Amino acid sequence: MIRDSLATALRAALTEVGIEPPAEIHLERPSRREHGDWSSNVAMATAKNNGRIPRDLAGELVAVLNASPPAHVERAEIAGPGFVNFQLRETWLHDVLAEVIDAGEANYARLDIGGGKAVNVEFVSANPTGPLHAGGGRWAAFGDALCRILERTGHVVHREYYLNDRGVQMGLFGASLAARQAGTDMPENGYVGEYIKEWAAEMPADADPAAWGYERAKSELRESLAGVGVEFDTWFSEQSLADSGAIDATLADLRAKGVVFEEDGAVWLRTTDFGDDKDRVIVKSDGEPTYLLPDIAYHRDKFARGFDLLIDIWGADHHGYVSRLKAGVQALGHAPADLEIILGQLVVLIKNGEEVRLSKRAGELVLLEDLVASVGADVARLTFLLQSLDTRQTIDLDLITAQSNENPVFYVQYANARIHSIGRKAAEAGITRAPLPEVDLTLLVHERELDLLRKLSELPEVVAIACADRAPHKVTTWVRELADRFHGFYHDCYVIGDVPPELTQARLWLVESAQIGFGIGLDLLGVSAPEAM
RNA sequence: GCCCUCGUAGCUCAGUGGAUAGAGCACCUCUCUCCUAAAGAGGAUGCGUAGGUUCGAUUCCUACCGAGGGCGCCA
Repeated sequence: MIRDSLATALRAALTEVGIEPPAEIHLERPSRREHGDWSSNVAMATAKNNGRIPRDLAGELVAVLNASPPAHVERAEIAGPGFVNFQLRETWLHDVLAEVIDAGEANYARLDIGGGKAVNVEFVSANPTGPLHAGGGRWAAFGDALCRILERTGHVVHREYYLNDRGVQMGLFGASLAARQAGTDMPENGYVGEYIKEWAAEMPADADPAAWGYERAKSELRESLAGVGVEFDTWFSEQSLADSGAIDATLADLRAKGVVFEEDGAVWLRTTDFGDDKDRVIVKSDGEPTYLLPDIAYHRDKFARGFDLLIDIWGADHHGYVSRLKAGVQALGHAPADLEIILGQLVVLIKNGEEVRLSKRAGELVLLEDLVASVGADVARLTFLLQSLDTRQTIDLDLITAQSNENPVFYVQYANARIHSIGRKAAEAGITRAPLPEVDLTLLVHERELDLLRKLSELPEVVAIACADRAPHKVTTWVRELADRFHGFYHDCYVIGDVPPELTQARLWLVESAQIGFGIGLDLLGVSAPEAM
């Protein structure tokens, strides 16, 4: 790869001018073309500690580099306060094209960051007491995209959904169904959503309301998640922890570790030993466990199933819970880094110009399946993946419906459709692609062609960063940029038609490489790549 | 009061410590006898405030201002 060869050349040059090369040679792509194709700040970064002046050092480096330029390098230049900029020949991009084609959709930008590490990703995990509301789509889209990114970067991923199927909420849910069916008074804090009426009407008279409702909710959840293309490997029942004795065993483990004490008739976990700001009750004075104990037992179970890393994706409303769960897991002897909790800001839904409250227990509910029904799975998913999980996402349901044809997903899909259109035209004209080695890629010198290749060359780095930052939206941004480059190319550079046959051949391969790029990018996001629109 | 996230263009948002901060939408112009005009080209405005670290800060740190969320022997 070009980046490695430039770094190697810079190391050698540094050594030659008497400076110990740093462990990391920083190379970046300047935002402005006149600053070269690649740029390094090594001169500025190392000058001070070596008693040199940045610009002078850069000058020395440039002289060394230009004396015997690395592959593809036209020349090195000094710029600004001491950047070393590399102007490359177009051949480096032709190499990128060949690399993309050789690796193909299966292997281009496939990285081995994870080294086969087994990762359990738990997400959504909405209570099985009703359908999934539209805001929950954010966790579904994010979680699944993150899983796809982890898979592409060498992790073995397990998708898991945790069902809180025991305790107060389930009882309340069952009682609400029963009351609605019998026409009696709702329990205090009962579930009053519209779906309760519908489900109560469906429920057989002899059914156990809680048990029936649980199954009903579970299949509802499964269906609406499948509707956005998300499927889980495991639906884990909290009740099963109680049934198997795992909760008691976890308590015994914690006792054995000496991190438990009793006070005021309750059992406490000394989470302050692990960075929490106060200790937490795990068994109430009435003998019932708090929410925390089964949760620790659940994570204990996940570790026991052999995962190297657990990732939980939670809404920011659970922020206060992070330190106590992490403490609980550490109390069992796991390293802090073995449990990663990703917090995301909640989605705000706007309907008729007003914020819709997202509560199953309150009246109005906007369902994920309704959102998907009105805009489609692709628009829904990409919309959720447009921005960082750290920012609050506002979705105006009237706007997203009315303007779904302005959604960026169509911009990207249209580019992909145009690729297929070119393929169809080529087939009609009886043009077939010659084998790559027989094609002269050096004919690709148009700025639009080169821009497209530059963007493609970024994909491996984008995937690596998206993985490291747990940030699928970086892939979204890249795919949109790729679409931008492709539309520009499509507009200015005809593939079929009034162009020399050799150029048609080179461009057909360029188009193929773009298709590989879209294929990878959209697959990572879980968005479909239609052949026609 | 304490903790977390955010504050970038009129709006919605990108922006791995780099050079002149970018997209989309909206607004105004152009461009289809030729691979899909769901496209392309051109046009204005911006890093909440004040300090600090750094050769260099939208990015890191501190304080303040503003928005959202969280601080139970609830789940």
